[in-house]
Amino acid sequence: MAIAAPKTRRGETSRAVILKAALDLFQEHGYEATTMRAIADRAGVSLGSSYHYFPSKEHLVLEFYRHTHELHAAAIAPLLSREKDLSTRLRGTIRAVVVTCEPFHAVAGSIFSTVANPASPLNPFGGAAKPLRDEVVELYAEVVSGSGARIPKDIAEFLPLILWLYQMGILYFWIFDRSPGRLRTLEVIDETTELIVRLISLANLPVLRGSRNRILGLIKDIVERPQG
Amino acid sequence: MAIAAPKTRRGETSRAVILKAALDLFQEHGYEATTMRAIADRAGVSLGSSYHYFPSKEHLVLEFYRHTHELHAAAIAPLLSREKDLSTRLRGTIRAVVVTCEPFHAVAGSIFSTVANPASPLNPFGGAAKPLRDEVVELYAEVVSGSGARIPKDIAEFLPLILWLYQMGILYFWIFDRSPGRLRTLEVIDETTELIVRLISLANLPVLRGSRNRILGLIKDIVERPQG
DNA sequence: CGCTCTAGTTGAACATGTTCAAATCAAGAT
DNA sequence: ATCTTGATTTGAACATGTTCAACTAGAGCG
Repeated sequence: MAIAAPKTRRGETSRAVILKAALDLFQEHGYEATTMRAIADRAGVSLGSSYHYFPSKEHLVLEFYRHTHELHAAAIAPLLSREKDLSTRLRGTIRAVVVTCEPFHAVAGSIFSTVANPASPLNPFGGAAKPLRDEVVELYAEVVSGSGARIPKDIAEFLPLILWLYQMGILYFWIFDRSPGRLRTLEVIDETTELIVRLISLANLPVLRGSRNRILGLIKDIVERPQG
Repeated sequence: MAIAAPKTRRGETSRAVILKAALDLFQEHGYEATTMRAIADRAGVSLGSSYHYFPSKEHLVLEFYRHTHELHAAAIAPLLSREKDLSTRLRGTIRAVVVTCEPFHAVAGSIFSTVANPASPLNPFGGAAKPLRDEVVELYAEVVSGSGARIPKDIAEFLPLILWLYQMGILYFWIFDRSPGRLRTLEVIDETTELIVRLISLANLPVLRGSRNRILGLIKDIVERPQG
């Protein structure tokens, strides 16, 4: 069950070559159309060997995620170090998500369902994918904290998590988007990022204080109690 | 590919007996643990016969949904005809969802992922499941319209769809809920339904007018353009 | 060199969703 | 009664994710 970490030079190359074959094939033919046998073939190893390093096909997707996450993080690094305006940082970050994922658009659909499955190791709410999720949330923490915006402390505490969730929503929309150049998704991103920043500033209004506290209390409760 | 509607008495009973076997087995052992062969066995027909009436295992789940939807609609009928307070109607309706689904809690997890899959016929955003989704949205339209609340027209137009989405969110939370008697979910329902009603009333504030229009415009755009 | 031990490798075997061509059935027409 | 036709039924065959017991490679050691 547990992922077998390679313990020799030979093992390392085997694992690497299997992973590369899988990533290439996922991109070429999509997740479902890529068979474990095809992966093993292209990697030049036997079917059994793939299972020695990756407990399941889903675990290979997990590495796929990590791969795109690293591309994404690298892509927005310049923006994050240069730009101070929260709205611009957020827009640039989310735009970069869909741009980075664009080569995998055809794959994304079949993958999303696996992610949503509570029983899957890919489920971000508490499987093998949790560490990666935490990294992404951390990235959004940086988007917020590196900006000049003064965010109330109670909001700032959960904002990164909410933005991660928001990103998932955008990705789900993007999966369905058939518009040329995926323009609709970009429009929705522009509109929603501005909206989010606006709502954050509105949250300071006295009339909204009550609802704000209730929403934050709810989130706090959901996040901090285990198993739910 | 298309669902073969039975054309004889004999065919009708076959279809019915297959469906009943499937529903029972899903409930007893969950979705994944139930094999098509087991369904055919219990129904007393051959494997091929099941595929004559249901193009895939997923299509059997679709019927499962319809089944619970009908239970749910029946369960809340008295409430909807008696109660006029929107908050109470909404709370009762959503509570009834999780109560109705409670016997299937163990199954629900494995099913949810299928629903989220854009390629699945179960995907409510435009597969075979769309008609059923429309029925559920219609039910929420009744929850709103039958209440004494005066909802602005622009909000009322999309509120049922939003409430359907909200119900999906609650169900996803419920799937993870391991608390005794699923009490946490009920708490979250009480809190969120009140919050929703409160936010609707707040939407009339002049300061929120701009954001309200933008949000509604966004929803309108997303809903009304095809493919996305 | 030969032994041992662990990591790595293999491919046959299994389970299960799905397909399909052939067989069977039932009812109406002749 | 026999034939025809379309619906229904069947089970073998296929594809593919996964498991596992046997086998190989190679390093460390005497």
